[in-house]
Amino acid sequence: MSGDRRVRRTRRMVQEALVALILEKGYDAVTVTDIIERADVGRSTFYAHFSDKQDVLLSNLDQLAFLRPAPAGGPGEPFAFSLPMFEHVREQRELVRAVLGRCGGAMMVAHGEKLIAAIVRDELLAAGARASASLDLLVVCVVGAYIGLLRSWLDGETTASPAELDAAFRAAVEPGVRAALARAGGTRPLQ
Amino acid sequence: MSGDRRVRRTRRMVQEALVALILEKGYDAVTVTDIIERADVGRSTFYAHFSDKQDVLLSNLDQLAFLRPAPAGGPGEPFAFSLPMFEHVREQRELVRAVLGRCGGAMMVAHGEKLIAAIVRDELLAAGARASASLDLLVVCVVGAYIGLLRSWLDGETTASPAELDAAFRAAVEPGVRAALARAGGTRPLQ
DNA sequence: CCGGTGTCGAACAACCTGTTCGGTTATGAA
DNA sequence: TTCATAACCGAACAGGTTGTTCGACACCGG
Repeated sequence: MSGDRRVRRTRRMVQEALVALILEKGYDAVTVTDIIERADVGRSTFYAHFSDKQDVLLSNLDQLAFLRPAPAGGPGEPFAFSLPMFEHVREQRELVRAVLGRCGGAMMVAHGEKLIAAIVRDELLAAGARASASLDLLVVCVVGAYIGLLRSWLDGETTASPAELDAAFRAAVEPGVRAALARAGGTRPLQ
Repeated sequence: MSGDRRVRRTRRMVQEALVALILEKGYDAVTVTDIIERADVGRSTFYAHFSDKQDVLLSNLDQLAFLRPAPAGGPGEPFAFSLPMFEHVREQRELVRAVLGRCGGAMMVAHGEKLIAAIVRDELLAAGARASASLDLLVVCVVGAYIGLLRSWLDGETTASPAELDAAFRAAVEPGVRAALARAGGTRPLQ
């Protein structure tokens, strides 16, 4: 394992403390002082490892590697990322909720939106859509629906299973996407 | 006109100052000190009128009455609120952008989401949908798409016109909604 | 004109941030 | 085991923000 044991311990303590505090009070309300008290870490030690609160959250981003570059497999399933992502989120529920939930930082949410938007856009292009302004608007709608579902779930507004969420997402979005592809794409029909 | 002229003046100055500052620096970065300097208002005066930053924004909410209770007119147009709302937003662009844009406060966005969600839900029920968990998920998707479009537009990521945005929204969402209504509602077909 | 009300601005305590620095402790290598 | 080193502690600090108080002053409406 790389590095000093103390370093790993300190970083882990701080990261876990922040996640726990966000879930308790919301991102904005958490102070650095809160974090170092909860993590039982010296003030100077905190700043030796992280530049600020947000940096701690960013350092956790590796574990959020549920953004795997799409399981390939050609243009098979329409929104192949959907179900696996819901399931990964369920596994790391705490962390994701702290980062993407309505109590999380707006910056992190924007980051997540961009990631999902890139995936959706690539999928639509692979499915035969042509790059255009109207495609971008479609992508915004699809991502908005997905993120909305995700946050609603993380915030406990629904108790649906990943499979049900996936189904709701597809039911809401697929018909519109198919129509758009049929209209502009033509060649390669989705699915 | 109700009240002292000084009061109206002070309140207006503060509200305008906050909007301007949010557009410059983003909601989080604006401090009360910033506001009173920009508004040229005494510190104690500020706290005599508002309890804090967020209170100022909430006081502006009246002007955001573009949430008119749907122009009635029976189950005519599917998402009747869409185009008028985009147009109202264009008129009050500055204020709405400060409140709902990605630089605005998360709390305000959540508030706006709830308003739109209520409208969408009522419309779907009026169109014959049955209240259920899956309807709520559909509402979340529709609202997510709409808010996504709205914020993307407010943040200057697209230069589309209200009519184009409305068209994109309908194109993305209507097919899925029609399918859902046909499946569960049955009786009163949309449109 | 005058009483009431709004405003000013300074000062305040309390809190948070990010940095510094000397002393202490644990770690990994020899 | 020994030991140099790297990490940690914690107090203290300057700078900034918040929300409140208070006396002096200015303005408004009757």
